[in-house]
Amino acid sequence: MIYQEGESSNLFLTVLEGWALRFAMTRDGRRQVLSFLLGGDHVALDSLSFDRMTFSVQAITDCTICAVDRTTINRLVGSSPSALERLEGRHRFLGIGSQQHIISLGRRSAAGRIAQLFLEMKLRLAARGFKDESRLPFPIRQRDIADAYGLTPVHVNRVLRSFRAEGVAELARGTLSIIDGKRLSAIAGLKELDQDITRYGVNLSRFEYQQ
Amino acid sequence: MIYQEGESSNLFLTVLEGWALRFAMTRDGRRQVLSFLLGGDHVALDSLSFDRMTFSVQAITDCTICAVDRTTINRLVGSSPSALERLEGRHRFLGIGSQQHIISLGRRSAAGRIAQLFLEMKLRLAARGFKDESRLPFPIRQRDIADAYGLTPVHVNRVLRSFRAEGVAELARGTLSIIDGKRLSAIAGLKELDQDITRYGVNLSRFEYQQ
DNA sequence: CGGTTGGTTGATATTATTCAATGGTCGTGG
DNA sequence: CCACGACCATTGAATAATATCAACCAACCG
Repeated sequence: MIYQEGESSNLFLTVLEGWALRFAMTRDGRRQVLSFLLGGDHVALDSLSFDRMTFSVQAITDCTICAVDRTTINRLVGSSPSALERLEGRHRFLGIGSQQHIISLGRRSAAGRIAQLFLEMKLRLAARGFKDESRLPFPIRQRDIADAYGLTPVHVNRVLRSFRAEGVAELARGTLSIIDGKRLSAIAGLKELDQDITRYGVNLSRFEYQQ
Repeated sequence: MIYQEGESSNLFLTVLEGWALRFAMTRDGRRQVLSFLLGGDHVALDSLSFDRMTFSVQAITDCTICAVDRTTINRLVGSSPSALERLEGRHRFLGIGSQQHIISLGRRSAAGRIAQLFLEMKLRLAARGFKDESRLPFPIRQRDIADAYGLTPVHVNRVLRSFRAEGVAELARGTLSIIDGKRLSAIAGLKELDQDITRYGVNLSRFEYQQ
């Protein structure tokens, strides 16, 4: 557990290596995964101005986390207009991510949501150097996918089985193979524009990571 | 139609009066409502740094909109640290709004989603001076609710009918009556913390509006 | 080994959708 | 003033999507 909802902290966190997820709990104890975090992703921009978040963060695999005091970052942002510009860009990127998540939850079928997740991850992983679509690292459990997309682990399993049976994609023992990207894209029902924007956001993220 | 997805614009828009909604279209022509906008709400912070948004904005009732050139706002933010602070606060507020929306879509039943919408609107309207819970202005159509919460207009209608039959809330001819707020809250299944945060965000919004 | 965690499967129940039709309200033009 | 069309809201019956419950399996780890 990297951060607990409501906990006070002055640290600005960034995942350097490994996989993590951001989530919230409902009163009745169910979990809603808000986003998945990969190497280079900031845990939360909120922490630049606030010391308590409204969500928790948990590691999926072993992680190395970079923690910087938030005043240090704020000094940088306050003094450099280009840093402010980049910060705004980052906010926008996160906003687009939530927007895609809302569209998935609101208007896509279970299969469409999982297809969209695979395609998003393909892009994010490609930006991190994993180009081979038939062997992508994917340590996210079926339970996590279910909690991210408002489904049951059982139903996620059935969709994955159907992907396997139809020769669309295969997820097993922590590695994802995208077999028929075109079909996957059709199942997700993405507009071209969305694809571009996602890629743009990913590249932006990568850019800041390298600095 | 106030703004169309992809359109180029240098204006920073704020709703002064009336109701509007932010939405995206899927490739197959369905609509996902991303949020509802009331008087005092900014249409998008994105427009401070980018001239093309990834969503459209449409009026629900007649609206009066405040449009400011974005360079004007940016000069203000760049020159005043407190303005930057407020901008961050606003970003956070929007983020919490999306987060609640994701939780609704992912983990609440149809009745829970609509109950949550009613409670959220109760707070936002109270911050704007509408204190009488039995007579809240509510021009949002059943179709809009359906598109916001991933439901069918038909199903929204059935949930509303059940609310009416159970004496929980009544929505008719553009006015909402909250009859049993406690029951409504139980149906929504809100954590106390979430209530506080929503209220905080609303007050923040109101604060900036008055300036 | 044995325990734990995550994945798989089948039968059944619930929730929400789809399709199709009816009714109500409001503005508008004849 | 009436008739018409447009746009919502409402309702019923049939169907599809997803959840629930209850097992069982397989891999991994100490």
